[in-house]
Amino acid sequence: MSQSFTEENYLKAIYKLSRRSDKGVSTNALAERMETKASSVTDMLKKLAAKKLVNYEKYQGVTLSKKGQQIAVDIIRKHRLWEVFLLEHLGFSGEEVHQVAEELEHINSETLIDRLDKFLGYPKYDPHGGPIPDSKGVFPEPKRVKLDELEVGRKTKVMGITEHSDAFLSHLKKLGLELGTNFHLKERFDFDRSVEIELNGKTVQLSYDVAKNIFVSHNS
Amino acid sequence: MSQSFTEENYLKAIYKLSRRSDKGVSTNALAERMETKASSVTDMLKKLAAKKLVNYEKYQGVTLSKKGQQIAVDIIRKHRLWEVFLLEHLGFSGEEVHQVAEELEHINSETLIDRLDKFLGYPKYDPHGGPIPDSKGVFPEPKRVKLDELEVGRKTKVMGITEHSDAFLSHLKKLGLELGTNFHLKERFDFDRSVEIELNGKTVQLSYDVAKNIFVSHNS
DNA sequence: ATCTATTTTTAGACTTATCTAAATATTAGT
DNA sequence: ACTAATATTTAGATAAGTCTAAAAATAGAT
Repeated sequence: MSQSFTEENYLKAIYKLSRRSDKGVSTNALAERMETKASSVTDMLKKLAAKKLVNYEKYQGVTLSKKGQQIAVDIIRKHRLWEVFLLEHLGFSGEEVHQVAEELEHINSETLIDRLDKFLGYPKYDPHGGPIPDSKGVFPEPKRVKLDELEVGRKTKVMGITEHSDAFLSHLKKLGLELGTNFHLKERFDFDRSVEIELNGKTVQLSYDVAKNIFVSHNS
Repeated sequence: MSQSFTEENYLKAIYKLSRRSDKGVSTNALAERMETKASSVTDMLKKLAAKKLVNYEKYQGVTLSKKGQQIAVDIIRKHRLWEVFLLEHLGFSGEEVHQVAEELEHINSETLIDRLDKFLGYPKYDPHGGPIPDSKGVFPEPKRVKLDELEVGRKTKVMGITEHSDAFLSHLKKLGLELGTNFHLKERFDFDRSVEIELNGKTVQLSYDVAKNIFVSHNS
């Protein structure tokens, strides 16, 4: 069975919205995410339910079926692999990436995506730190952690960020932090959860708001 | 203005069918190419005409407008650039390439395609010898060479002739060779410099006197 | 427990791209 | 030039995805 782009986008949206609340996803939440009307969502949910891609009961919200989840995860795999390609090989940066990957993720060829995966060296994380599931839909063990959770004393490395505003990016740049930058976590101050790190011999302070948006490696 | 995938495919089909007959393209030819019905084609032609992408008059066939041609050429650019990527970087071969490129060609991002072009080293021809137009829609000058100098094994095309006698012209006609005819150079016989070519499934012998008077494409 | 506000669904309509079947125009053969 | 064959267009229907407006269900406040 095959899905339209629209159906795939609904499945992906349901997947993402399900992550942070193990209740079913509400029609309105989905409508907002999809930038459409609640009535349109209801129509689509009926269609997806008929295809057994979601579990849907009137007024009760929706969850993904096994099949629906597989499809959603596969789209995420494609999206993230394309992001790696765009960022690491085509020199994309910032916002453009996401927009283009949104289109590329719907290209429908197992061969293509497996070869792309190989070309990229079987990456386990995208440049924003998002884990990339393998061709069977299995996510890698996360051996990354947000900087606000790392133990004091560790030597570590920037693996990704979870905030992509220009303001944040330029702030990081000024601090000397970018993807792959190695540094040492010296101290954490409990009263505001800010941290002190050392990179390239310089000591730098990072607020909690900065630290919580930085993924760092947690090697063993 | 923006086009749907379907509209883009129609424009591309009209472009391709226009290449081989400078009359307008017939509804039926288009229907066959698009694997659809003539009535559907008529509907679409009206739509494209309303958008000023084609010149269409009832029963008179269709041609591309300037705008329509730009779009068609841009799709061909994208298609061929993706083919280069798939073949040279992802290790694709043969038929799969075309199918996947058919999907990729509709991805809609100037930035993406310009960066891909750069990544690939601004190729002028795809791996099948198809010329790749630049970002302004300009095709590269086709390099020409006399058939007696072409390397054995090449797929090529008649680009011109240097002898214009009736005798020569009618000889070519009988052999099935005319301007634009595609063929494959199978073998060259050293003792008389004659060549063996294959066109439309037929194997044909050409003497050196014939071969030296035919310009063929040499898409390096 | 009831009434109100919110959420969700239904009903009916629109658009895009398609189809079949019937009508009309063009072309070719004599 | 006329008819037969072919090509093309029209008319009316269908399916996907969307919308607005109205009805129905659920949740919240007292």
